[in-house]
Amino acid sequence: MQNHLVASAEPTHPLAEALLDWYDTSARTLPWRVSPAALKSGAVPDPYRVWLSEIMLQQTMVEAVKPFFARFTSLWPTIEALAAAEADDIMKAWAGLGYYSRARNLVACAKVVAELGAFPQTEAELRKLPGLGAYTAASVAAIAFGQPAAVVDGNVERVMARMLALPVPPAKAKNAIREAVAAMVPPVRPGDFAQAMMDLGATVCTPRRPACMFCPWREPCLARQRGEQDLYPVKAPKAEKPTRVGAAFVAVRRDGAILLRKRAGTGLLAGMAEVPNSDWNARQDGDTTERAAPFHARWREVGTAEHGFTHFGLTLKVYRTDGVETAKAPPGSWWSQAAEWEGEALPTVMRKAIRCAIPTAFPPKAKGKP
DNA sequence: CACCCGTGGCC
DNA sequence: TGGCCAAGGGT
Repeated sequence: MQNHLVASAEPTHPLAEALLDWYDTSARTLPWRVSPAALKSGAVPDPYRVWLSEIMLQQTMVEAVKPFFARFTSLWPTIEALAAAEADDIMKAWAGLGYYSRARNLVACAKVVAELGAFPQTEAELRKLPGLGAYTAASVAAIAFGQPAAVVDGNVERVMARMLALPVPPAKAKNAIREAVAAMVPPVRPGDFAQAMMDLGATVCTPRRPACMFCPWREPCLARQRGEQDLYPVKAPKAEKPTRVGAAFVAVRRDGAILLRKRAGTGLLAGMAEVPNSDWNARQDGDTTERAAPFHARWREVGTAEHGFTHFGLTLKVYRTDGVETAKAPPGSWWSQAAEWEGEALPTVMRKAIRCAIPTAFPPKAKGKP
Protein backbone atom coordinates (compact mmCIF):
# COMPACT_ATOMS: atom_id res chain seq x y z
CA MET A 1 0.00 0.00 0.00
CA GLN A 2 3.03 2.22 -0.25
CA ASN A 3 2.46 5.11 -2.53
CA HIS A 4 5.94 6.16 -3.52
CA LEU A 5 4.97 5.85 -7.13
CA VAL A 6 1.42 7.04 -6.87
CA ALA A 7 1.05 10.26 -8.81
CA SER A 8 -1.34 12.99 -7.87
CA ALA A 9 -3.26 15.67 -9.68
CA GLU A 10 -2.05 18.29 -7.24
CA PRO A 11 0.77 20.44 -8.53
CA THR A 12 4.09 20.49 -6.78
CA HIS A 13 4.89 23.74 -5.01
CA PRO A 14 7.56 25.69 -6.95
CA LEU A 15 9.79 25.82 -3.89
CA ALA A 16 9.47 22.07 -3.42
CA GLU A 17 10.32 21.60 -7.08
CA ALA A 18 13.48 23.64 -6.71
CA LEU A 19 14.45 21.81 -3.54
CA LEU A 20 13.91 18.37 -5.09
CA ASP A 21 16.03 19.37 -8.07
CA TRP A 22 18.79 20.41 -5.69
CA TYR A 23 18.41 17.14 -3.75
CA ASP A 24 18.79 15.10 -6.93
CA THR A 25 22.33 16.38 -7.32
CA SER A 26 23.28 17.19 -3.72
CA ALA A 27 21.78 14.50 -1.50
CA ARG A 28 24.15 13.13 1.08
CA THR A 29 24.95 9.45 0.85
CA LEU A 30 23.98 7.88 4.17
CA PRO A 31 23.97 4.23 5.26
CA TRP A 32 20.24 4.29 6.05
CA ARG A 33 19.18 6.30 3.02
CA VAL A 34 17.80 5.18 -0.31
CA SER A 35 19.24 7.62 -2.84
CA PRO A 36 16.79 9.65 -4.94
CA ALA A 37 18.05 7.85 -8.06
CA ALA A 38 17.48 4.42 -6.51
CA LEU A 39 14.07 5.46 -5.30
CA LYS A 40 13.09 6.54 -8.79
CA SER A 41 14.29 3.17 -10.05
CA GLY A 42 11.86 1.42 -7.78
CA ALA A 43 13.91 0.74 -4.67
CA VAL A 44 11.78 0.59 -1.56
CA PRO A 45 13.01 1.87 1.81
CA ASP A 46 13.19 -0.61 4.71
CA PRO A 47 10.91 0.84 7.42
CA TYR A 48 13.03 -0.83 10.10
CA ARG A 49 16.19 0.94 8.99
CA VAL A 50 14.35 4.23 8.52
CA TRP A 51 12.87 4.01 12.01
CA LEU A 52 16.12 2.88 13.66
CA SER A 53 18.10 5.69 12.04
CA GLU A 54 15.50 8.31 12.96
CA ILE A 55 15.56 7.28 16.60
CA MET A 56 19.35 7.34 16.68
CA LEU A 57 19.45 10.72 14.95
CA GLN A 58 17.30 12.41 17.55
CA GLN A 59 19.50 15.22 18.88
CA THR A 60 22.51 13.30 17.63
CA MET A 61 24.89 14.09 14.80
CA VAL A 62 25.16 11.93 11.71
CA GLU A 63 28.80 11.01 12.26
CA ALA A 64 28.08 9.85 15.80
CA VAL A 65 25.22 7.66 14.61
CA LYS A 66 27.02 5.84 11.80
CA PRO A 67 29.00 3.26 13.84
CA PHE A 68 26.02 2.57 16.09
CA PHE A 69 23.70 2.08 13.12
CA ALA A 70 26.17 -0.34 11.55
CA ARG A 71 26.51 -2.27 14.81
CA PHE A 72 22.76 -2.49 15.40
CA THR A 73 21.84 -3.58 11.89
CA SER A 74 24.62 -6.15 12.01
CA LEU A 75 23.47 -7.59 15.34
CA TRP A 76 19.76 -7.22 14.63
CA PRO A 77 19.00 -7.01 10.88
CA THR A 78 15.23 -6.93 11.31
CA ILE A 79 12.63 -5.58 13.70
CA GLU A 80 11.82 -9.17 14.63
CA ALA A 81 15.43 -9.81 15.58
CA LEU A 82 15.50 -6.66 17.65
CA ALA A 83 12.22 -7.52 19.35
CA ALA A 84 13.64 -10.91 20.31
CA ALA A 85 16.87 -9.46 21.73
CA GLU A 86 17.65 -9.13 25.42
CA ALA A 87 17.00 -5.57 26.58
CA ASP A 88 20.34 -5.57 28.40
CA ASP A 89 22.16 -6.37 25.17
CA ILE A 90 20.45 -3.45 23.46
CA MET A 91 21.38 -1.10 26.30
CA LYS A 92 24.98 -2.28 26.05
CA ALA A 93 25.02 -1.63 22.33
CA TRP A 94 23.52 1.82 22.91
CA ALA A 95 26.08 2.79 25.58
CA GLY A 96 27.83 5.99 24.49
CA LEU A 97 25.09 7.29 22.21
CA GLY A 98 23.28 9.15 24.98
CA TYR A 99 19.62 9.80 25.77
CA TYR A 100 19.19 6.26 27.02
CA SER A 101 15.42 6.43 27.22
CA ARG A 102 15.60 6.14 23.44
CA ALA A 103 17.05 2.67 23.82
CA ARG A 104 14.38 1.62 26.29
CA ASN A 105 11.67 2.94 23.98
CA LEU A 106 13.39 1.19 21.09
CA VAL A 107 12.93 -2.15 22.82
CA ALA A 108 9.29 -1.41 23.66
CA CYS A 109 8.55 -0.21 20.14
CA ALA A 110 10.17 -3.24 18.53
CA LYS A 111 8.00 -5.57 20.58
CA VAL A 112 4.83 -3.69 19.63
CA VAL A 113 5.70 -3.66 15.93
CA ALA A 114 6.72 -7.31 15.93
CA GLU A 115 3.38 -8.12 17.54
CA LEU A 116 1.54 -6.04 14.94
CA GLY A 117 3.48 -7.81 12.22
CA ALA A 118 4.68 -4.60 10.58
CA PHE A 119 5.03 -0.87 11.13
CA PRO A 120 1.83 1.12 10.78
CA GLN A 121 2.02 3.37 7.74
CA THR A 122 0.18 6.50 8.77
CA GLU A 123 1.57 9.38 10.79
CA ALA A 124 -1.25 9.13 13.35
CA GLU A 125 -0.68 5.43 13.99
CA LEU A 126 3.10 5.77 14.08
CA ARG A 127 2.72 8.57 16.61
CA LYS A 128 1.27 6.09 19.10
CA LEU A 129 4.43 3.98 19.18
CA PRO A 130 6.87 4.47 22.09
CA GLY A 131 9.66 6.86 21.22
CA LEU A 132 7.93 8.35 18.20
CA GLY A 133 6.92 11.97 18.68
CA ALA A 134 5.67 14.45 16.13
CA TYR A 135 8.94 14.62 14.25
CA THR A 136 9.78 10.92 14.07
CA ALA A 137 6.24 9.82 13.23
CA ALA A 138 6.15 12.29 10.34
CA SER A 139 9.61 11.36 9.09
CA VAL A 140 8.95 7.61 9.09
CA ALA A 141 5.58 8.14 7.41
CA ALA A 142 7.16 10.29 4.71
CA ILE A 143 10.47 8.48 4.17
CA ALA A 144 9.44 4.86 4.66
CA PHE A 145 5.85 5.02 3.41
CA GLY A 146 5.67 7.96 1.04
CA GLN A 147 3.04 9.79 3.05
CA PRO A 148 2.77 13.57 2.56
CA ALA A 149 3.64 14.36 6.18
CA ALA A 150 5.13 17.67 7.27
CA VAL A 151 8.51 16.84 8.78
CA VAL A 152 9.84 19.51 11.11
CA ASP A 153 13.12 19.05 12.93
CA GLY A 154 15.79 21.48 14.07
CA ASN A 155 17.14 21.80 10.53
CA VAL A 156 13.74 22.60 9.10
CA GLU A 157 13.07 25.10 11.87
CA ARG A 158 16.29 26.91 11.03
CA VAL A 159 15.63 26.89 7.29
CA MET A 160 12.12 28.22 7.77
CA ALA A 161 13.21 30.78 10.37
CA ARG A 162 15.46 32.27 7.69
CA MET A 163 13.00 31.84 4.83
CA LEU A 164 10.33 33.71 6.78
CA ALA A 165 12.69 35.93 8.81
CA LEU A 166 10.86 34.78 11.91
CA PRO A 167 11.21 37.44 14.63
CA VAL A 168 10.84 34.88 17.45
CA PRO A 169 12.74 31.71 18.39
CA PRO A 170 11.52 28.80 16.21
CA ALA A 171 10.26 26.95 19.28
CA LYS A 172 7.76 29.76 19.75
CA ALA A 173 6.47 29.41 16.18
CA LYS A 174 6.17 25.66 15.82
CA ASN A 175 2.63 25.77 14.46
CA ALA A 176 3.40 28.47 11.92
CA ILE A 177 6.45 26.55 10.74
CA ARG A 178 4.58 23.27 10.48
CA GLU A 179 1.81 24.90 8.47
CA ALA A 180 4.28 26.59 6.16
CA VAL A 181 6.04 23.27 5.57
CA ALA A 182 2.76 21.40 5.13
CA ALA A 183 1.82 23.87 2.39
CA MET A 184 4.98 22.92 0.50
CA VAL A 185 4.98 19.13 0.91
CA PRO A 186 4.76 17.76 -2.62
CA PRO A 187 2.24 15.09 -3.60
CA VAL A 188 5.08 13.06 -5.05
CA ARG A 189 8.41 12.33 -3.34
CA PRO A 190 7.36 13.58 0.10
CA GLY A 191 10.12 11.46 1.65
CA ASP A 192 12.77 13.00 -0.56
CA PHE A 193 11.33 16.42 0.21
CA ALA A 194 11.70 15.80 3.94
CA GLN A 195 15.25 14.54 3.57
CA ALA A 196 16.08 17.40 1.22
CA MET A 197 14.95 19.94 3.82
CA MET A 198 17.17 18.30 6.42
CA ASP A 199 20.13 18.02 4.03
CA LEU A 200 19.70 21.68 3.15
CA GLY A 201 19.82 22.61 6.81
CA ALA A 202 22.77 20.33 7.49
CA THR A 203 24.95 21.27 4.52
CA VAL A 204 23.89 24.72 3.24
CA CYS A 205 21.57 26.51 5.66
CA THR A 206 23.92 25.73 8.52
CA PRO A 207 23.74 27.24 12.01
CA ARG A 208 26.85 29.33 11.40
CA ARG A 209 27.86 30.99 8.14
CA PRO A 210 25.18 29.56 5.85
CA ALA A 211 26.34 28.98 2.26
CA CYS A 212 23.54 30.98 0.70
CA MET A 213 25.16 31.08 -2.76
CA PHE A 214 24.55 27.35 -3.05
CA CYS A 215 20.99 27.45 -1.76
CA PRO A 216 18.09 26.61 -4.08
CA TRP A 217 15.99 29.03 -2.04
CA ARG A 218 18.40 31.97 -1.98
CA GLU A 219 15.99 34.15 -4.01
CA PRO A 220 12.78 33.68 -2.01
CA CYS A 221 14.58 33.60 1.37
CA LEU A 222 13.50 36.68 3.30
CA ALA A 223 16.54 36.77 5.57
CA ARG A 224 18.85 36.42 2.58
CA GLN A 225 17.05 39.18 0.72
CA ARG A 226 17.80 41.45 3.67
CA GLY A 227 21.37 40.20 3.99
CA GLU A 228 20.47 39.16 7.52
CA GLN A 229 20.80 35.38 7.31
CA ASP A 230 23.26 35.47 10.21
CA LEU A 231 20.60 37.02 12.48
CA TYR A 232 18.33 33.97 12.23
CA PRO A 233 17.09 31.90 13.85
CA VAL A 234 16.49 34.26 16.77
CA LYS A 235 18.00 32.71 19.88
CA ALA A 236 15.97 31.95 22.98
CA PRO A 237 17.58 33.05 26.25
CA LYS A 238 19.64 30.23 27.64
CA ALA A 239 18.88 28.66 31.00
CA GLU A 240 21.56 28.66 33.62
CA LYS A 241 23.47 25.41 34.00
CA PRO A 242 24.32 24.56 37.61
CA THR A 243 27.23 22.42 38.70
CA ARG A 244 26.87 19.40 40.92
CA VAL A 245 29.53 17.42 42.72
CA GLY A 246 29.71 13.84 43.90
CA ALA A 247 32.04 10.93 44.51
CA ALA A 248 32.65 7.74 42.53
CA PHE A 249 34.30 4.59 43.86
CA VAL A 250 36.39 2.27 41.75
CA ALA A 251 36.99 -0.96 43.65
CA VAL A 252 39.71 -3.11 42.08
CA ARG A 253 39.78 -6.78 42.94
CA ARG A 254 43.08 -8.64 43.12
CA ASP A 255 42.50 -10.10 39.66
CA GLY A 256 41.84 -6.61 38.23
CA ALA A 257 38.06 -6.81 38.02
CA ILE A 258 36.09 -3.74 39.13
CA LEU A 259 32.79 -3.49 40.96
CA LEU A 260 29.77 -2.34 38.93
CA ARG A 261 26.09 -2.00 39.65
CA LYS A 262 22.94 -1.07 37.76
CA ARG A 263 21.22 2.30 38.01
CA ALA A 264 17.53 2.71 38.72
CA GLY A 265 15.05 2.18 35.92
CA THR A 266 13.96 5.81 35.67
CA GLY A 267 15.61 9.21 35.59
CA LEU A 268 19.16 10.09 34.68
CA LEU A 269 21.07 7.33 32.86
CA ALA A 270 18.21 4.99 33.68
CA GLY A 271 19.03 1.31 33.54
CA MET A 272 22.68 1.89 32.71
CA ALA A 273 25.68 0.50 34.57
CA GLU A 274 27.78 2.54 36.98
CA VAL A 275 30.54 2.35 39.51
CA PRO A 276 29.22 2.90 43.05
CA ASN A 277 28.81 6.61 43.68
CA SER A 278 27.24 9.17 45.96
CA ASP A 279 24.32 11.45 45.28
CA TRP A 280 25.22 14.44 43.13
CA ASN A 281 24.44 17.55 45.09
CA ALA A 282 24.54 21.22 44.29
CA ARG A 283 27.01 21.84 47.11
CA GLN A 284 29.33 19.65 49.12
CA ASP A 285 30.73 20.83 52.43
CA GLY A 286 33.72 18.70 53.24
CA ASP A 287 34.17 15.12 52.09
CA THR A 288 31.03 13.52 53.48
CA THR A 289 30.57 11.88 50.07
CA GLU A 290 33.11 9.29 51.13
CA ARG A 291 30.39 7.75 53.26
CA ALA A 292 28.73 6.65 50.02
CA ALA A 293 31.47 4.07 49.48
CA PRO A 294 30.08 0.59 48.80
CA PHE A 295 32.08 -0.91 51.67
CA HIS A 296 34.72 0.08 54.17
CA ALA A 297 38.22 0.09 52.73
CA ARG A 298 41.26 2.27 52.23
CA TRP A 299 39.85 4.59 49.56
CA ARG A 300 42.45 6.82 47.93
CA GLU A 301 41.30 9.93 46.10
CA VAL A 302 42.88 9.60 42.67
CA GLY A 303 41.47 12.65 40.89
CA THR A 304 38.31 14.17 39.49
CA ALA A 305 36.20 13.46 36.42
CA GLU A 306 34.31 16.31 34.73
CA HIS A 307 31.23 15.75 32.66
CA GLY A 308 28.54 17.97 31.18
CA PHE A 309 24.96 16.81 31.04
CA THR A 310 22.19 18.63 29.24
CA HIS A 311 21.11 20.70 32.19
CA PHE A 312 23.96 20.52 34.71
CA GLY A 313 27.68 20.05 34.94
CA LEU A 314 29.20 17.37 37.15
CA THR A 315 32.48 17.12 39.01
CA LEU A 316 33.09 13.66 40.36
CA LYS A 317 35.78 12.98 42.97
CA VAL A 318 37.12 9.56 42.11
CA TYR A 319 38.29 7.14 44.78
CA ARG A 320 40.07 3.84 44.28
CA THR A 321 40.88 0.87 46.46
CA ASP A 322 42.89 -2.24 45.55
CA GLY A 323 43.17 -5.85 46.51
CA VAL A 324 39.50 -6.28 47.34
CA GLU A 325 38.26 -9.74 48.32
CA THR A 326 35.40 -11.18 46.31
CA ALA A 327 33.37 -11.65 49.47
CA LYS A 328 33.05 -7.89 49.76
CA ALA A 329 30.82 -7.53 46.67
CA PRO A 330 27.50 -6.13 47.92
CA PRO A 331 24.26 -7.62 46.60
CA GLY A 332 23.07 -6.11 43.33
CA SER A 333 26.62 -5.52 42.21
CA TRP A 334 28.92 -7.58 40.07
CA TRP A 335 32.62 -7.83 39.30
CA SER A 336 33.53 -6.96 35.75
CA GLN A 337 36.78 -8.15 34.22
CA ALA A 338 38.80 -5.68 32.16
CA ALA A 339 38.04 -7.58 28.97
CA GLU A 340 34.33 -7.01 29.58
CA TRP A 341 34.38 -3.28 30.35
CA GLU A 342 34.01 -2.22 26.76
CA GLY A 343 30.84 -4.29 26.49
CA GLU A 344 29.19 -3.06 29.70
CA ALA A 345 26.33 -0.54 29.49
CA LEU A 346 28.55 2.17 30.92
CA PRO A 347 27.64 5.75 29.99
CA THR A 348 30.43 8.14 29.17
CA VAL A 349 30.52 9.79 32.58
CA MET A 350 31.21 6.41 34.18
CA ARG A 351 33.89 5.57 31.65
CA LYS A 352 35.55 8.85 32.53
CA ALA A 353 35.46 8.01 36.22
CA ILE A 354 36.94 4.57 35.62
CA ARG A 355 39.60 6.00 33.34
CA CYS A 356 40.48 8.46 36.09
CA ALA A 357 41.18 5.57 38.48
CA ILE A 358 42.59 3.17 35.90
CA PRO A 359 44.38 5.16 33.17
CA THR A 360 44.64 2.15 30.86
CA ALA A 361 40.84 1.71 30.80
CA PHE A 362 38.83 3.13 27.90
CA PRO A 363 41.74 4.70 26.02
CA PRO A 364 40.61 7.71 23.97
CA LYS A 365 40.03 6.83 20.35
CA ALA A 366 42.87 7.84 18.09
CA LYS A 367 41.44 10.22 15.58
CA GLY A 368 44.08 12.89 15.02
CA LYS A 369 46.29 12.92 11.95
CA PRO A 370 49.62 11.12 12.38
C1' DC B 1 4.62 24.41 29.04
C1' DA B 2 8.85 23.89 31.51
C1' DC B 3 11.78 20.70 32.64
C1' DC B 4 14.25 16.44 32.29
C1' DC B 5 17.28 13.56 29.52
C1' DG B 6 23.78 12.58 26.83
C1' DT B 7 27.33 13.19 24.03
C1' DG B 8 31.13 14.82 21.13
C1' DG B 9 32.64 18.30 17.88
C1' DC B 10 33.22 22.88 16.90
C1' DC B 11 35.26 27.77 16.95
C1' DT C 1 38.61 26.61 26.77
C1' DG C 2 33.90 26.72 27.37
C1' DG C 3 29.60 27.72 25.53
C1' DC C 4 26.93 26.34 21.76
C1' DC C 5 25.00 23.08 19.05
C1' DA C 6 22.81 18.47 16.52
C1' DA C 7 17.46 14.42 12.41
C1' DG C 8 13.31 15.19 19.97
C1' DG C 9 10.41 12.59 23.27
C1' DG C 10 8.30 12.06 27.73
C1' DT C 11 6.13 14.01 31.53
